[in-house]
Amino acid sequence: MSHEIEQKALASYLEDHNLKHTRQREAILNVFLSVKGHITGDELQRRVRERHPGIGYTTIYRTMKLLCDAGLATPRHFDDGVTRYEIEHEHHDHLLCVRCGRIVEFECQMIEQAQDRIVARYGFRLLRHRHELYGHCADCQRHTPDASADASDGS
Amino acid sequence: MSHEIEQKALASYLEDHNLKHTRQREAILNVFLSVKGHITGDELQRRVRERHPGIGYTTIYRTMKLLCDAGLATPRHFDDGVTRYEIEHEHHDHLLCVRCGRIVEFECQMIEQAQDRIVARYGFRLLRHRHELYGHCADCQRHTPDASADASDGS
DNA sequence: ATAGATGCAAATGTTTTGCAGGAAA
DNA sequence: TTTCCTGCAAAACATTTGCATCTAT
Repeated sequence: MSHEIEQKALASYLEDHNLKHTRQREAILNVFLSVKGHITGDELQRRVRERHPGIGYTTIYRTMKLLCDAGLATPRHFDDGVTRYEIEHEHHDHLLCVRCGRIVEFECQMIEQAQDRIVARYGFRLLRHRHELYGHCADCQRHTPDASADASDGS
Repeated sequence: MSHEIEQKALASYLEDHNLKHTRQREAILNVFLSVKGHITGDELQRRVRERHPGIGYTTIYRTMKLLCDAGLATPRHFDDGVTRYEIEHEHHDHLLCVRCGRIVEFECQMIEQAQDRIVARYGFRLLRHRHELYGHCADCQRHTPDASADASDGS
């Protein structure tokens, strides 16, 4: 488990910033690290509450902001307007199934290069980008191969 | 002005769907069509009110949904959580300046092809995508070449 | 002891909905 | 005159903030 590394990273971040090590922060970090994919503030608080009732949204959100600042988490904003947090790791983009919610990460050097050319063409300096592909995953195509209308989010 | 075309498209859409042609809808469509780029519901209502006081957010939002359904407008969700509407036209993606808010449209066949390959690799069926590049435009680099920290909130 | 953290309630900002009155067909 | 629209107020949501209280250090 490389979770220990992250635990330590948080500890030193807290120390460096004169922040306190609390029961709540530890609980939230543990749940967050145990999640492999992406998790919303809402679901995070539900899971944290299983073992630590009483921890409210406020603390969840404040702590996640802390983890993001510490470089341990990255916030992601997909098409549904809910912030999801993922463990910070190498740059990548996402492929999302609009039926089951599955999220797959991908990375493509060719696209990155194409982006650089586009940015250069318009004289921009690129800071970040977001690239999301929305569709139906293989499983969902199998289960209901004939899609009628996906209510999710137009376009 | 090809606006006439759009006026007619709306008229026949309304007719086909048993919807009524009202003063408000006309006013909103006119302002919307007069905007070249992307506009938020908020700004749209401010502009509509200049000539038609009394029109509220409710009608703006309801009408924009109508225009989207009619295929005349497309809703866009960028990084700041505010819906922007643009006149529906050929597929394209966006390059956004996080300092001044400028929005440039781009289109890249090579990226589209790369996307298709990625989607195929994971067995997905692609429905739509969003690809946004955030950075500083040439003008903003010139005015304040040394960027310190740009809050993610680039309205 | 004291800076910093917590949790509740209330506020935020954007978009939507319930409802009663108003206008197009 | 019936059906569809409108505007207001209030609700919905996800997230944030004010504030009094509590707790690591």
